[in-house]
Amino acid sequence: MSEKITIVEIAKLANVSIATVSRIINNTGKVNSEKKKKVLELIEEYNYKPNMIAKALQSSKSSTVGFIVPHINSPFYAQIFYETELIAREEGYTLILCNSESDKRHESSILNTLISTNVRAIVFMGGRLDDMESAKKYIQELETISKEIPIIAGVDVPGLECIQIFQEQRSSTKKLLEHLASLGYKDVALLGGYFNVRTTEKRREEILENADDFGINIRREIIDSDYSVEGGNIAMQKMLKSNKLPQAIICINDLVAIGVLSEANKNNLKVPEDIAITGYDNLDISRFVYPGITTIASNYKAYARAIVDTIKNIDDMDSNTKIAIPTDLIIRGTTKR
Amino acid sequence: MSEKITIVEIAKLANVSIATVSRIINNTGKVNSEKKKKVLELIEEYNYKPNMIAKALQSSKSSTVGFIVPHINSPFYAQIFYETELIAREEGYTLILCNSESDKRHESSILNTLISTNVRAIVFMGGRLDDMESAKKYIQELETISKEIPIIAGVDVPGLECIQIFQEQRSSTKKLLEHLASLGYKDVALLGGYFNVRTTEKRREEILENADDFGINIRREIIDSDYSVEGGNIAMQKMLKSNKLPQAIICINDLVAIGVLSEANKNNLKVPEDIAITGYDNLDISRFVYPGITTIASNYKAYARAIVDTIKNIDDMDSNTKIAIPTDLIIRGTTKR
DNA sequence: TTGAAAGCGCTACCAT
DNA sequence: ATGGTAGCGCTTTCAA
Repeated sequence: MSEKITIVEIAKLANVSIATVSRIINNTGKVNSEKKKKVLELIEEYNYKPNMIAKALQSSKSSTVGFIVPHINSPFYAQIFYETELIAREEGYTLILCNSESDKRHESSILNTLISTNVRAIVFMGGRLDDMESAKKYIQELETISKEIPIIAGVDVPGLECIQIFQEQRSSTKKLLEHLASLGYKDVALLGGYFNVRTTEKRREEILENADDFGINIRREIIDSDYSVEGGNIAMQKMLKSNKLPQAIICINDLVAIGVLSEANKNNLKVPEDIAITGYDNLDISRFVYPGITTIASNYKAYARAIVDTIKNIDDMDSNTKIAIPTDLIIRGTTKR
Repeated sequence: MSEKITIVEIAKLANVSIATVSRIINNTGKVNSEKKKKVLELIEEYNYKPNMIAKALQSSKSSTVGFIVPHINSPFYAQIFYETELIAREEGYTLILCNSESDKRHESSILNTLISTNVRAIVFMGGRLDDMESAKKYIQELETISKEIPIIAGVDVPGLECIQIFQEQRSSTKKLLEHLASLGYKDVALLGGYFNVRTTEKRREEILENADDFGINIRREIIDSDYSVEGGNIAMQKMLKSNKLPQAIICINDLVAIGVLSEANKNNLKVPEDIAITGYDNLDISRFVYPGITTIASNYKAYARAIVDTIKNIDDMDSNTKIAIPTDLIIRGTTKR
């Protein structure tokens, strides 16, 4: 290990004070341009890099942000994180990524770690936040933490006082229903997702509230599942046992839709002729399976942008701020050839 | 923001010295059990958490590790990171995840940031490391950095002096060839991946070197592609234009295999009857598409374990250590009903 | 315009 | 067994 060079050495070599070097590095205060030039050269020559740890300690303000997702191997979260990291880094932030497993023990261990690490903010996606049965106690816990460290929630949780960034899907839902109706799909089933998951219930509500307007009948029985391809497989197997297949299935997300699609393939059902399928999220892969998945698309870049902008201005923001990111309907082969 | 409590306050409240509190927290040195009890109570009561930033500054040894992948929205990397993060956190490490985009500018900005953040080590997956055309200059750069911060490379790069953890695929490759041969697939094509990518070339070599032993003819023309489902779509379209389809296609990874599969579906080819398909990686999704993808499976948990163990012992490890993680052949519907 | 020096919260060495 | 304190690398008053 070669010795790391510090601001002290640079100052010494340049025959100036540490304070001056600091001013030059951070562009704060006037400095003689001769000295400035000299110092900058030295910094270049010795490849000096300010120690962010020391900086963070002294200013008690780090540029590190905690990012908590249920599991990063879920493509939806991977995509959000991907976009967020790129923008965040551009803005000088560094992201610590943690998998909560939607589990209380994991979560509190993560929270402790992040607090200890003095992160600038914590972005909190899904998991227990999304669980409607999470006790009030949980919300209080979060609010307590958010007194110390700003929390950005990726879910719309009524009653939680912290900044919330989530997706607006109502208008896309209407477009989807209109689209289905226009193709004559009037007998529609909902499939996938757990009960008591906020975002899931919200999607179901939005569909239920608007279906009538388009003359669509939503089947009362909802087959639930987890949010994976396998979940889609299994749920579809159940559905296939029912007396009469619906004309179309609105799946809780694209992974489930893919599971339903492959199960349909396996059973020699033609999509969309025998049955139409839709999803949510617009994952990368959804364009490339055959047929492509019709979906309510997340705007990942906009979402990421909103997160990073929020982090930048976090100290000046009202802790009740809610930001809704618009979505789009994308039509592909699972509904229309 | 409530004021953060520090070791000083705890010491004061307990009527002991800071040093004593420190000893209690870190279990270093003997302490009167009365005092210990008192301090522990105070810590509990005030919810005190040691400031890792200060700790890191003073010991110049943080428990934060940099993790660089080309893009985390690629399921392979997402899976590796996922497993690694879980184990790492258990061992007290915190992971900063960065997307290099396989791009030089991104990479050096990341490296600078990570160095500034005083990370304990840097785990480096894919990207330019995997590029055989990366100049020697690049390797030197990395070696320079690894003098300051230990680097763990996720690729076998001959000539690079740093710890390397990668997959051993030769034996699985033989099993795959044996499997294909046993089903009578003797006319086999290779599809997907770029030239000059180390891991890709290695896979191809391993296949080429062993095919004869099983009486398999590997077609000379390799259709290359990127590593995505879309890449598989496009490559398969090209292949469909050739005079005669092979009996089986070995794809460079599962995503490409899925792309090939969906393109086959689109063209009413039956898999595996009309054409067999295999991949690498064993992604989650590969089990659940229909038919399931026969694949050379990564052992993600073992890989993650190796990474974390390496981080733990990094100071005592020979910088030339190479660790090969075994793989397995998993047979599914794309080769055999 | 510049520099000296006081911390930021913690660990570890040296005394006692 | 315990406490005092130097110092990790940096920013930021306060004086000059």
